[in-house]
Amino acid sequence: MTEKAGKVRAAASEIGERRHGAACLTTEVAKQRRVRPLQRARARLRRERGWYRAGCACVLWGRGRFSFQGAKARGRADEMKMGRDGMAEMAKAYDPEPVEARWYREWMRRGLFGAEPASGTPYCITIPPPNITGSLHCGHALNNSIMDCLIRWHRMSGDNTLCLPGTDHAGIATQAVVERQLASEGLTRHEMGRAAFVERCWKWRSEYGDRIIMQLQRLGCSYDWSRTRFTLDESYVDAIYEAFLRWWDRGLIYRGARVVNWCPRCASAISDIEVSAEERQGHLYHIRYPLADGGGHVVVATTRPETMLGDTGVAVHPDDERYSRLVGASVRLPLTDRVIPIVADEFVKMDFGTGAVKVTPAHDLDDFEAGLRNNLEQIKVIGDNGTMTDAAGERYAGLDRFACRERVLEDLGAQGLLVASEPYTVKIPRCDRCKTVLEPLLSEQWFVRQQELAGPAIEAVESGRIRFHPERYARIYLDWMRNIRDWCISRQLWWGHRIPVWWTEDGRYAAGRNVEDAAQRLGVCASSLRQDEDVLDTWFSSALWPHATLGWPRASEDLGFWYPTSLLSTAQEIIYLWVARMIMTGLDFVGEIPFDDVYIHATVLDENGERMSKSKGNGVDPLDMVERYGADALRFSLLQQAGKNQDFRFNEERVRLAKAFMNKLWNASRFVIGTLDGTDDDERCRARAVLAAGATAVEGEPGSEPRSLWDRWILSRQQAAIETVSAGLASYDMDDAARAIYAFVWDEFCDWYLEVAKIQLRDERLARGTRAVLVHVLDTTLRLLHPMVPHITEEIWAALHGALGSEAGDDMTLMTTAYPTAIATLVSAAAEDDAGFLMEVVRGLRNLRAEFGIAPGMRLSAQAVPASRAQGLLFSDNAVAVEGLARLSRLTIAEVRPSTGEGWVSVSVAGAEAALEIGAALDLGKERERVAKELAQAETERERSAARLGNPQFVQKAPAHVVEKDISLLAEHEERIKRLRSKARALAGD
RNA sequence: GGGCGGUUGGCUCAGUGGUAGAGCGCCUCGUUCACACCGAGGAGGUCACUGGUUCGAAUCCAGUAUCGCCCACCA
Repeated sequence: MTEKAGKVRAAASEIGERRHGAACLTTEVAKQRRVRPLQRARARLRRERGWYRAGCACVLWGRGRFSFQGAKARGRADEMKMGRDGMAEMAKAYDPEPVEARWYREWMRRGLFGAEPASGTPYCITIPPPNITGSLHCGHALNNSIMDCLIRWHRMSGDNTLCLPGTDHAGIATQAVVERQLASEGLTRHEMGRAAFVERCWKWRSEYGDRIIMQLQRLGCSYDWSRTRFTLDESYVDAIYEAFLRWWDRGLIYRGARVVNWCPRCASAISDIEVSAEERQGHLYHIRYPLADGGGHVVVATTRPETMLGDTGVAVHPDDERYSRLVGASVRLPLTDRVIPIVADEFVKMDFGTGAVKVTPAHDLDDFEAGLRNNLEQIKVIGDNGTMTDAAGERYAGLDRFACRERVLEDLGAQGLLVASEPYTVKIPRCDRCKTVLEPLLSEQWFVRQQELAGPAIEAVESGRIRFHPERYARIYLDWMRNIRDWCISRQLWWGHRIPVWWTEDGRYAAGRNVEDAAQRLGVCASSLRQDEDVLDTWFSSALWPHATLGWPRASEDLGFWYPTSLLSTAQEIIYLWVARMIMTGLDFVGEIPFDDVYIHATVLDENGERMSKSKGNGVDPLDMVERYGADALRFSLLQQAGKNQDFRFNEERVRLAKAFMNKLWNASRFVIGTLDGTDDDERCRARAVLAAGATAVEGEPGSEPRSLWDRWILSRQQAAIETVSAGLASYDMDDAARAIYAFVWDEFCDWYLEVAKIQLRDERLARGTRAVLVHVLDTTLRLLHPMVPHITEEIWAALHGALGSEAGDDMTLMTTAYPTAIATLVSAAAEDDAGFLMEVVRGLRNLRAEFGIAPGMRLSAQAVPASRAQGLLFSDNAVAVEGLARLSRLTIAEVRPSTGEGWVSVSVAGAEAALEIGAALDLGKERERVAKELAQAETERERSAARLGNPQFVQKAPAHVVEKDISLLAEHEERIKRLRSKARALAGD
């Protein structure tokens, strides 16, 4: 026995129901043995203990024995087999694993993901390239479900569709993981040297770089893998150097000494937007700086006392009268031997702290700028590795910055210069990548001027050429763009694109395509040049993604055909880092926007509404979900939640439900396909013709069969579903689309039409027509669903073709057929109205049955509907009507006959009444109660309508249809109340 | 400090002016050939709060509370 089976047994034992199985027992037996409580207990355990989370299908069988069915074993046993006659033999329960693997291989084998830039309407997505360090996380799973859904939808809709995938070298991230790997071997990159380290990174890439690609394939993504790009590919590097040189030649790239965000662990500058601030409880220290002339002191406030060692001035506001006489004077900087000036500068806030600020130009951006304005010295007291430099003084040099803080506080305290320390909330900037506390640090970096590039990028969004979805993100983008600051593009890393600038020995430099080019520009010999040590920010390469992957700077056919691309779908956290920059580079280099639409998808949170992160360990591995529930179920559950929302909680339950939906679809299809068994060649041939012609075929079907009300109803409802789904996909409301198709399949097709079909199939006159409708509706449903859940739909579609003996089936795939469009002639308000009425009748009867506990064998007469509606609407004759009503309401009904009025148990339905003659079986007390309740409700509703209609304002101002509705409601209520009152009287008389 | 999003039945979420919805969970019932990963029925909500606009507000406006996200150089 496996460990899991043991768990099942142990848990079942705990709930005291060891002896009983559930699934194989009849309800009666189950009741006797109290199995229902077991089922509930099992469900509870499943929730509480997370059995299914462990990948365990927990099935308890009867006969006093337990057996465990692992997903794999079940899959093998149930895999679909094709019978000799080509009829599909579909397993009772859908098992995604073999199906998904088989179809993905098949699509690949047939080369269906590729595209050629030839003719047609172009549709293109270049996917956000995942990091080569990565493995699929929930954000990827969501985004790629969305993109693949849209890609497949456009492909089926006839667009010339390309989805171009790729991966990102991810400078800092990859370097960090490789360094970690080295550390575990007791090595550092410095010991290895640059060349060997880069070699090692390439090795990492070849081992792990494509892992995420395989994971995307597991998800079912239909991307053109033959065009897969990597940001360090040779041709991609060409694009990067081309971009760099063009900007260089226009003077947009410059070198400068600035205070930048420095990550001591990465030993590199990082850009402002790669900083994440974290609030912490800290202190605000008040420190006394004695005046140099000995006549008093100034008190400054700071949260970072260790930086005082690098102070080169104290600033006060020019209007601050408290200090005006001190401006121009000097203070003696404690713990050092320096005398520094007091200056006036408007950046000081008079009402904060003491109104006097210590100025540390080398370690604070504000202070840096204030320092420039006031000619203050820049003294770097914290080094690149986060320890104090020699400039900090002998007593502090070499100390870690945090240790130094403690020592400075001690020393100040000892000298009586620490005036106060109050609790204070401080913002601690951390490195997005490694979470190390950042150090603002003066250093020489390369920058790109942004002002000039931002203008057109702002215009493109303002003018609506690029549209954000949801729209609110356009403003966020614009606000940032309008206040854009120069972009620090250099990183002190080894893994990445080395900056194409070469230096002479005497400190001159120039950019070039290569060293010779640079040498020529500098007019020196190439051998004397040294290339800049820094690499480019990873986002520099990503910024070129849409056009560079399509072949830029070459004027490639791909670029000509698919650029501008159609859509960028990404996470909101990289609007600035990536989206904004792609827009700038696209406009600047290609002269055209990079994409028409930007869709910002929701952030996936954990079950408690918190962000998923590795450090918190609350991440959900999408591949686990794929293994347990299938890729289709995962995709569908994510799409159900992919609308215009900012975030949503990941809920495994929803994946399970999506899997149940897959199973429902599977079994409904199994039924439909089963009905084709025994049909003649002529009928199959016609059904095949319908499928081959696609969605438009039904109406033109030659010599079409008689259509029942229900046939017309389901066809009409399907058109509505098609409309909603298409509209949802078109407006990036995937949630609406998913909901609509879910409701159509489950609530309408399965719950009603299939049940009706069972009856119609027994009527010779309706059987053929019913089968045609079943096949058509199923086929259309599969097409409609395919973009969301490609594998299962493809599998069922193949089975459908197999059942129809389609010879063409071998070469055809669902993914290459046409997407359904709504057919106006199939829409029938009358059918929807009539069917809606009958559904209400049936629901009423079911309700009676449940309320009164009518036993299945009890013979009843039903007088259901007005003759006008019953005849030819419900079913073609009385015998079928009896069966239909009986079956749909799950009652044994002997006959259906016209109403005679009194003495019946009634179901009130809008505009009519259905009734059951139950006679002695009826508990009159219960019925009295029920009628009274219904009467009370009807009266309340009547009052509500009456009150509205009694209000002249309402009648005058509300739209006509609203008033009319109330008028007809009122009449209905009156009628109903009359009936109920007479019934109540009759019951009271008994 | 600024901006944005959320707050709807026990849970997860739909619902942008006309009598509150779904799924799960809960309660009752169900052995027939699509499906127990199922079917039928039921209970359960004064839509965070306050005010306003309107004949009518979950929905629009203003404010409050609360949770979350993004941005920001108050040491």
